[in-house]
Amino acid sequence: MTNAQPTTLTARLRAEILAGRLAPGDRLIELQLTKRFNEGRAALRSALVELEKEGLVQREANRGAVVRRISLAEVLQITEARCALETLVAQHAARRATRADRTALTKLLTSMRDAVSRRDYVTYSECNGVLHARLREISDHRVANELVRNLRDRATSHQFRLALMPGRAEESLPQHEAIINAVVAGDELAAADAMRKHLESVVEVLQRWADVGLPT
Amino acid sequence: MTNAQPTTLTARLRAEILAGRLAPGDRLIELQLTKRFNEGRAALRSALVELEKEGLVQREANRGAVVRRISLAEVLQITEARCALETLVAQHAARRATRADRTALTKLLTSMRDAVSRRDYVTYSECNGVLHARLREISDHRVANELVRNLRDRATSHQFRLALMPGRAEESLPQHEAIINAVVAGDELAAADAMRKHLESVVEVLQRWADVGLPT
DNA sequence: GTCGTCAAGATTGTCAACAATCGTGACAAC
DNA sequence: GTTGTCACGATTGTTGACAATCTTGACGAC
Repeated sequence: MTNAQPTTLTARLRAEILAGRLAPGDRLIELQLTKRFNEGRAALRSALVELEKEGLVQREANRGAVVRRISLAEVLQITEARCALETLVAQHAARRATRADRTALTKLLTSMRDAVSRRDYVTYSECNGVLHARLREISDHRVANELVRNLRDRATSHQFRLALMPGRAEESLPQHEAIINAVVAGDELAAADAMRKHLESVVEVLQRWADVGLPT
Repeated sequence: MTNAQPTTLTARLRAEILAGRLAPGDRLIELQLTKRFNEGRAALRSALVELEKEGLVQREANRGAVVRRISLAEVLQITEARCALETLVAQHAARRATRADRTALTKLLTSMRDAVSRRDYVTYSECNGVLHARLREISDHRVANELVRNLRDRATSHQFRLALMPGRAEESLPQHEAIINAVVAGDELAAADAMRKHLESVVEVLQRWADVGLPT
């Protein structure tokens, strides 16, 4: 909701996919996209290659590209990987947080508590996003951040549902509290543990869905 | 040492970089590579885009591509990320290992013990590679495996030194024992712990180098 | 009715030429 | 000596046309 228009073609195409305007399974025909974006075929080709590496697009030789369909099983793997990497991010954030970072985080925590007490789950979900983003910034771990960003993108199509699940906010709030407290305290191990537990609970939710046999 | 010639152009270019035949800092001029590989410029372009996403190549608009220079600091981050992901891999391997997998792993362990007792550190290092590869296979965790493969490639130029460091084999052997035992026992948490400890020790070695101020 | 063959259309893959851009060195002004 | 300007060479970026490939549907043989 706070996105200025991206600049590069790859970014624009990615945005279209993440926004669902290009849905999983849709064919990505170079000539069509050429018109849609007012760009040459070569540039488009490049963008498709990039997005294939990001896992958002699937290409087959001489058969063209489609927006990749991502199974729930894959979302589960993606979330597991994210869990592993964000744990690392949290650990580094705890190590590197400055005084200013700490106050900002505690402030964010009260915002989250307020939102939950008001049952305002939309802003709670937004704060959630801000928290994770903030931790990534603080951690200054470029390698992990890049990977997490990509994994996040890949799973977005299945992610939004979780935010507003009934009871989910009340369940995750204490987990977020634990993470923030640990980071503010500068306790690396505790931060890593808290983040791991938090994301493992997300994995569990997904796993339950997978077992029940929800959407493919 | 066991590589058949790769098929795709991207793979060939990657192989050249990993083998050091194209060294960090070398310029990758499209026309030159065109002749070297007998491929069109378009195909080459594609390959360069891919390798940029893999972090092996750096491209700047209108200025061309070079083989990326990777600092020790970045190798450290890469190894940390690998640690996080391989921990996940080990956990899954422990969950999924079949009877055949277990016997193969225990067999591999005795090979490693033998190699160390013979002070044959080259084959020990090879076994080490086989072990990690085998665990990836067993885990069947495509997302993590893909990421690990890429991280491994990125760090290769700095990795080889560690294998033959004096005393390193004797230090890592018990760690590998712990990993294999846990996987064979099917104990997920123990496997994860063992792998984490193992790779954290690698991180520590790198960190010591970084503090001492080794090559950039 | 089923299967194989073949032609047509759609789409990607490739190529060569041209345009745009950047770095470099020469040269002159001060 | 330093600095500014300019033209040139090297390299990437882009475009359009053509070749190669796959898909689809029709047609006919059995």
